[in-house]
Amino acid sequence: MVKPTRMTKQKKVILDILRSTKCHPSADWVYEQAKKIVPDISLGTVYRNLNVLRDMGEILELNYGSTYARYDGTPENHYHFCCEKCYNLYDVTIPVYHGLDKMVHDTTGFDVRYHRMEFYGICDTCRLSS
Amino acid sequence: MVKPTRMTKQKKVILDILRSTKCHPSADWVYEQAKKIVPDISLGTVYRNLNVLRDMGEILELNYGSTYARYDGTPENHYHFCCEKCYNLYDVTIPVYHGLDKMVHDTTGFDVRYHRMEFYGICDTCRLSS
DNA sequence: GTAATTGCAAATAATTTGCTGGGTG
DNA sequence: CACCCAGCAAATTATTTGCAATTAC
Repeated sequence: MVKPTRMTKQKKVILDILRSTKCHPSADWVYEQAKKIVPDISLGTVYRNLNVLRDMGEILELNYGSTYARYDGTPENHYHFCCEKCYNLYDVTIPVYHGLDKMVHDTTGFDVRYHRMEFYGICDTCRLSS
Repeated sequence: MVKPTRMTKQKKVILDILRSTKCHPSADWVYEQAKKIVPDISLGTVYRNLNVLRDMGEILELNYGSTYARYDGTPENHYHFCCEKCYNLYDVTIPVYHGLDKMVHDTTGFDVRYHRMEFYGICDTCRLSS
Protein backbone atom coordinates (compact mmCIF):
# COMPACT_ATOMS: atom_id res chain seq x y z
CA MET A 1 0.00 0.00 0.00
CA VAL A 2 2.67 2.48 0.99
CA LYS A 3 4.81 3.05 -2.06
CA PRO A 4 8.39 4.28 -1.85
CA THR A 5 8.79 7.94 -2.66
CA ARG A 6 11.83 9.38 -4.32
CA MET A 7 12.40 13.08 -3.98
CA THR A 8 12.82 14.02 -7.60
CA LYS A 9 13.63 17.48 -8.82
CA GLN A 10 10.08 17.82 -10.15
CA LYS A 11 8.41 16.83 -6.90
CA LYS A 12 10.57 19.20 -4.89
CA VAL A 13 9.79 22.10 -7.20
CA ILE A 14 6.05 21.44 -6.98
CA LEU A 15 6.15 21.26 -3.20
CA ASP A 16 8.25 24.44 -2.99
CA ILE A 17 5.77 26.30 -5.17
CA LEU A 18 2.86 25.30 -2.98
CA ARG A 19 4.73 26.05 0.24
CA SER A 20 5.63 29.54 -0.88
CA THR A 21 2.27 30.83 -2.08
CA LYS A 22 -0.73 32.02 -0.13
CA CYS A 23 -3.12 31.41 -3.00
CA HIS A 24 -4.80 28.09 -3.62
CA PRO A 25 -3.73 27.29 -7.14
CA SER A 26 -4.99 24.86 -9.74
CA ALA A 27 -2.83 22.10 -11.17
CA ASP A 28 -2.44 24.20 -14.27
CA TRP A 29 -1.15 27.22 -12.39
CA VAL A 30 1.37 25.03 -10.58
CA TYR A 31 2.40 23.65 -13.95
CA GLU A 32 3.00 27.14 -15.35
CA GLN A 33 5.13 28.09 -12.36
CA ALA A 34 7.05 24.82 -12.40
CA LYS A 35 7.93 25.27 -16.07
CA LYS A 36 9.89 28.40 -15.14
CA ILE A 37 12.24 26.21 -13.11
CA VAL A 38 12.04 22.86 -14.91
CA PRO A 39 11.15 23.87 -18.46
CA ASP A 40 10.39 20.41 -19.79
CA ILE A 41 8.19 19.27 -16.92
CA SER A 42 4.90 17.83 -18.13
CA LEU A 43 1.40 18.43 -16.89
CA GLY A 44 0.99 14.71 -16.24
CA THR A 45 3.94 14.80 -13.87
CA VAL A 46 2.42 17.75 -12.04
CA TYR A 47 -0.84 15.85 -11.55
CA ARG A 48 0.99 12.70 -10.50
CA ASN A 49 3.07 14.54 -7.92
CA LEU A 50 0.15 16.52 -6.58
CA ASN A 51 -1.58 13.21 -5.93
CA VAL A 52 1.51 11.73 -4.30
CA LEU A 53 2.03 14.77 -2.09
CA ARG A 54 -1.64 14.71 -1.14
CA ASP A 55 -1.39 11.02 -0.21
CA MET A 56 1.74 11.77 1.83
CA GLY A 57 -0.18 14.42 3.75
CA GLU A 58 2.13 17.20 2.58
CA ILE A 59 -0.57 19.22 0.85
CA LEU A 60 -4.37 19.47 0.79
CA GLU A 61 -6.54 19.00 -2.25
CA LEU A 62 -9.65 21.20 -2.26
CA ASN A 63 -12.58 20.39 -4.49
CA TYR A 64 -15.16 23.09 -3.86
CA GLY A 65 -16.34 26.18 -5.59
CA SER A 66 -15.01 25.43 -9.04
CA THR A 67 -14.76 22.75 -11.68
CA TYR A 68 -11.12 21.95 -10.98
CA ALA A 69 -9.17 20.97 -7.88
CA ARG A 70 -7.08 23.48 -6.00
CA TYR A 71 -4.15 22.78 -3.73
CA ASP A 72 -3.04 24.14 -0.41
CA GLY A 73 0.56 23.91 0.76
CA THR A 74 -0.45 24.13 4.41
CA PRO A 75 -1.20 20.54 5.35
CA GLU A 76 -2.59 21.23 8.84
CA ASN A 77 -6.34 21.20 8.63
CA HIS A 78 -7.96 24.63 8.49
CA TYR A 79 -11.08 26.21 7.10
CA HIS A 80 -11.62 28.08 3.87
CA PHE A 81 -13.74 30.85 2.45
CA CYS A 82 -14.88 30.61 -1.15
CA CYS A 83 -16.01 33.74 -2.99
CA GLU A 84 -19.08 33.02 -5.07
CA LYS A 85 -18.24 35.80 -7.49
CA CYS A 86 -14.49 35.53 -8.23
CA TYR A 87 -14.22 31.93 -7.02
CA ASN A 88 -11.02 32.65 -5.12
CA LEU A 89 -10.30 30.63 -2.01
CA TYR A 90 -9.09 32.24 1.20
CA ASP A 91 -7.80 30.72 4.41
CA VAL A 92 -10.00 31.20 7.46
CA THR A 93 -8.05 31.49 10.67
CA ILE A 94 -10.65 30.60 13.27
CA PRO A 95 -9.57 27.56 15.30
CA VAL A 96 -10.55 24.10 14.13
CA TYR A 97 -13.26 22.60 16.35
CA HIS A 98 -11.90 19.10 16.80
CA GLY A 99 -14.63 18.43 19.33
CA LEU A 100 -17.15 18.26 16.49
CA ASP A 101 -15.59 14.99 15.35
CA LYS A 102 -16.45 13.36 18.66
CA MET A 103 -19.94 14.83 18.58
CA VAL A 104 -20.56 13.32 15.16
CA HIS A 105 -19.09 10.03 16.32
CA ASP A 106 -21.55 10.04 19.21
CA THR A 107 -24.56 10.70 16.99
CA THR A 108 -23.62 8.46 14.04
CA GLY A 109 -21.43 5.79 15.58
CA PHE A 110 -19.01 6.26 12.73
CA ASP A 111 -15.24 6.39 13.05
CA VAL A 112 -14.80 10.13 12.40
CA ARG A 113 -11.22 11.15 11.59
CA TYR A 114 -11.48 14.80 10.64
CA HIS A 115 -13.75 17.35 9.09
CA ARG A 116 -13.59 20.18 6.64
CA MET A 117 -15.54 23.42 6.54
CA GLU A 118 -15.99 25.96 3.79
CA PHE A 119 -17.68 29.32 4.11
CA TYR A 120 -19.34 30.86 1.07
CA GLY A 121 -20.13 34.46 0.28
CA ILE A 122 -18.61 37.52 -1.37
CA CYS A 123 -15.07 38.62 -0.67
CA ASP A 124 -14.11 42.25 -0.05
CA THR A 125 -12.51 42.76 -3.43
CA CYS A 126 -15.70 41.70 -5.18
CA ARG A 127 -18.05 43.54 -2.86
CA LEU A 128 -16.19 46.83 -3.25
CA SER A 129 -15.91 46.59 -7.01
CA SER A 130 -19.57 46.06 -7.80
CA MET B 1 -30.43 36.84 -14.96
CA VAL B 2 -33.42 34.97 -13.56
CA LYS B 3 -34.69 32.78 -16.33
CA PRO B 4 -38.27 31.52 -16.43
CA THR B 5 -38.69 27.96 -15.29
CA ARG B 6 -41.28 25.68 -16.73
CA MET B 7 -42.23 22.63 -14.78
CA THR B 8 -41.73 19.98 -17.39
CA LYS B 9 -42.44 16.31 -16.87
CA GLN B 10 -38.70 15.60 -16.82
CA LYS B 11 -37.90 18.23 -14.22
CA LYS B 12 -40.68 17.01 -11.95
CA VAL B 13 -39.52 13.41 -12.20
CA ILE B 14 -35.95 14.38 -11.33
CA LEU B 15 -37.05 16.42 -8.34
CA ASP B 16 -39.37 13.63 -7.15
CA ILE B 17 -36.53 11.12 -7.35
CA LEU B 18 -34.27 13.29 -5.24
CA ARG B 19 -36.98 14.12 -2.73
CA SER B 20 -37.80 10.48 -2.16
CA THR B 21 -34.36 9.00 -1.59
CA LYS B 22 -32.11 9.17 1.43
CA CYS B 23 -28.99 8.44 -0.58
CA HIS B 24 -26.95 11.10 -2.28
CA PRO B 25 -26.96 9.98 -5.87
CA SER B 26 -24.85 10.87 -8.88
CA ALA B 27 -26.34 12.37 -12.02
CA ASP B 28 -26.02 8.98 -13.64
CA TRP B 29 -28.01 7.22 -10.92
CA VAL B 30 -30.75 9.83 -11.22
CA TYR B 31 -30.70 9.25 -14.96
CA GLU B 32 -31.16 5.49 -14.53
CA GLN B 33 -34.10 6.01 -12.18
CA ALA B 34 -35.67 8.66 -14.37
CA LYS B 35 -35.55 6.37 -17.40
CA LYS B 36 -37.90 3.99 -15.61
CA ILE B 37 -40.55 6.72 -15.66
CA VAL B 38 -39.61 8.73 -18.77
CA PRO B 39 -37.89 6.13 -20.94
CA ASP B 40 -36.55 8.52 -23.57
CA ILE B 41 -35.12 11.10 -21.17
CA SER B 42 -31.54 12.00 -22.00
CA LEU B 43 -28.56 12.36 -19.72
CA GLY B 44 -28.05 15.93 -20.92
CA THR B 45 -31.54 16.81 -19.72
CA VAL B 46 -30.79 15.30 -16.33
CA TYR B 47 -27.66 17.42 -15.99
CA ARG B 48 -29.47 20.54 -17.20
CA ASN B 49 -32.30 20.09 -14.74
CA LEU B 50 -30.03 19.26 -11.85
CA ASN B 51 -28.29 22.57 -12.47
CA VAL B 52 -31.59 24.44 -12.72
CA LEU B 53 -32.92 22.87 -9.52
CA ARG B 54 -29.66 23.67 -7.75
CA ASP B 55 -29.86 27.30 -8.90
CA MET B 56 -33.48 27.45 -7.73
CA GLY B 57 -32.36 26.25 -4.29
CA GLU B 58 -34.48 23.10 -4.50
CA ILE B 59 -31.57 20.68 -4.17
CA LEU B 60 -27.93 20.73 -3.08
CA GLU B 61 -24.98 19.77 -5.21
CA LEU B 62 -22.17 18.08 -3.27
CA ASN B 63 -18.67 17.80 -4.65
CA TYR B 64 -16.80 15.99 -1.93
CA GLY B 65 -15.15 12.63 -1.68
CA SER B 66 -15.46 11.50 -5.29
CA THR B 67 -14.78 12.45 -8.86
CA TYR B 68 -18.42 13.20 -9.66
CA ALA B 69 -21.05 15.45 -8.15
CA ARG B 70 -23.78 14.07 -5.91
CA TYR B 71 -27.15 15.59 -5.21
CA ASP B 72 -29.22 15.99 -2.09
CA GLY B 73 -32.98 16.50 -2.23
CA THR B 74 -33.01 18.20 1.17
CA PRO B 75 -32.29 21.83 0.37
CA GLU B 76 -31.97 23.06 3.95
CA ASN B 77 -28.31 23.26 4.77
CA HIS B 78 -26.98 20.35 6.82
CA TYR B 79 -23.72 18.52 7.31
CA HIS B 80 -22.45 15.34 5.73
CA PHE B 81 -20.25 12.38 6.51
CA CYS B 82 -18.15 10.92 3.75
CA CYS B 83 -16.80 7.37 4.11
CA GLU B 84 -13.23 7.16 2.88
CA LYS B 85 -13.60 3.49 2.05
CA CYS B 86 -16.96 3.08 0.29
CA TYR B 87 -17.27 6.78 -0.60
CA ASN B 88 -20.91 6.86 0.44
CA LEU B 89 -22.30 10.12 1.79
CA TYR B 90 -24.46 10.23 4.90
CA ASP B 91 -26.46 13.04 6.42
CA VAL B 92 -25.22 14.31 9.79
CA THR B 93 -27.99 15.50 12.05
CA ILE B 94 -26.16 17.78 14.46
CA PRO B 95 -27.51 21.34 14.32
CA VAL B 96 -26.00 23.81 11.90
CA TYR B 97 -23.88 26.41 13.71
CA HIS B 98 -25.05 29.54 11.95
CA GLY B 99 -23.06 31.60 14.45
CA LEU B 100 -19.89 30.52 12.72
CA ASP B 101 -20.80 32.67 9.74
CA LYS B 102 -20.78 35.78 11.88
CA MET B 103 -17.51 34.74 13.49
CA VAL B 104 -15.88 34.38 10.10
CA HIS B 105 -17.35 37.69 9.01
CA ASP B 106 -15.77 39.29 12.06
CA THR B 107 -12.33 37.85 11.38
CA THR B 108 -12.28 38.25 7.59
CA GLY B 109 -14.61 41.15 6.93
CA PHE B 110 -16.18 39.14 4.14
CA ASP B 111 -19.89 38.92 3.45
CA VAL B 112 -20.41 35.32 4.66
CA ARG B 113 -23.69 33.77 3.53
CA TYR B 114 -23.46 30.16 4.62
CA HIS B 115 -21.04 27.35 5.25
CA ARG B 116 -20.75 23.67 4.61
CA MET B 117 -19.10 20.99 6.67
CA GLU B 118 -18.10 17.44 5.80
CA PHE B 119 -16.82 14.83 8.21
CA TYR B 120 -14.51 12.11 6.93
CA GLY B 121 -13.80 8.67 8.30
CA ILE B 122 -15.04 5.10 8.05
CA CYS B 123 -18.72 4.24 8.19
CA ASP B 124 -20.07 1.35 10.25
CA THR B 125 -20.72 -0.91 7.29
CA CYS B 126 -17.11 -0.66 6.19
CA ARG B 127 -15.63 -0.90 9.67
CA LEU B 128 -17.57 -4.06 10.49
CA SER B 129 -16.79 -5.76 7.17
CA SER B 130 -13.00 -5.44 7.28
C1' DG C 1 21.71 -2.00 -10.98
C1' DT C 2 16.95 -1.68 -10.52
C1' DA C 3 12.78 0.04 -9.84
C1' DA C 4 10.39 4.41 -9.31
C1' DT C 5 9.53 8.30 -12.03
C1' DT C 6 9.55 11.10 -16.09
C1' DG C 7 7.72 13.19 -20.73
C1' DC C 8 4.66 12.55 -24.18
C1' DA C 9 0.40 11.66 -26.08
C1' DA C 10 -3.61 9.22 -26.19
C1' DA C 11 -7.45 7.72 -23.21
C1' DT C 12 -10.97 8.38 -19.83
C1' DA C 13 -14.54 10.51 -17.05
C1' DA C 14 -17.76 13.96 -16.07
C1' DT C 15 -20.25 17.52 -17.65
C1' DT C 16 -21.67 21.07 -21.06
C1' DT C 17 -23.37 22.73 -25.36
C1' DG C 18 -25.34 23.48 -30.36
C1' DC C 19 -28.99 22.36 -32.99
C1' DT C 20 -33.67 21.40 -34.25
C1' DG C 21 -38.08 19.92 -33.24
C1' DG C 22 -41.74 19.57 -29.59
C1' DG C 23 -44.64 20.99 -25.59
C1' DT C 24 -45.89 24.47 -21.88
C1' DG C 25 -48.01 28.46 -20.39
C1' DC D 1 -48.31 30.82 -30.66
C1' DA D 2 -43.95 32.32 -28.70
C1' DC D 3 -40.29 30.65 -26.66
C1' DC D 4 -38.46 27.53 -23.22
C1' DC D 5 -36.90 23.10 -23.02
C1' DA D 6 -36.30 18.33 -24.75
C1' DG D 7 -33.39 14.72 -27.19
C1' DC D 8 -29.29 13.61 -29.49
C1' DA D 9 -24.60 13.70 -30.31
C1' DA D 10 -20.49 16.08 -30.56
C1' DA D 11 -17.47 19.15 -27.84
C1' DT D 12 -15.14 20.58 -23.84
C1' DT D 13 -12.67 20.26 -19.50
C1' DA D 14 -10.08 18.13 -16.01
C1' DT D 15 -7.51 14.38 -14.93
C1' DT D 16 -5.43 9.75 -15.58
C1' DT D 17 -2.73 6.29 -17.83
C1' DG D 18 0.47 3.29 -21.05
C1' DC D 19 4.91 3.15 -22.64
C1' DA D 20 9.75 3.66 -23.41
C1' DA D 21 13.51 6.39 -21.72
C1' DT D 22 15.65 8.40 -17.59
C1' DT D 23 17.25 9.03 -12.92
C1' DA D 24 17.40 8.59 -7.76
C1' DC D 25 18.92 5.74 -4.29
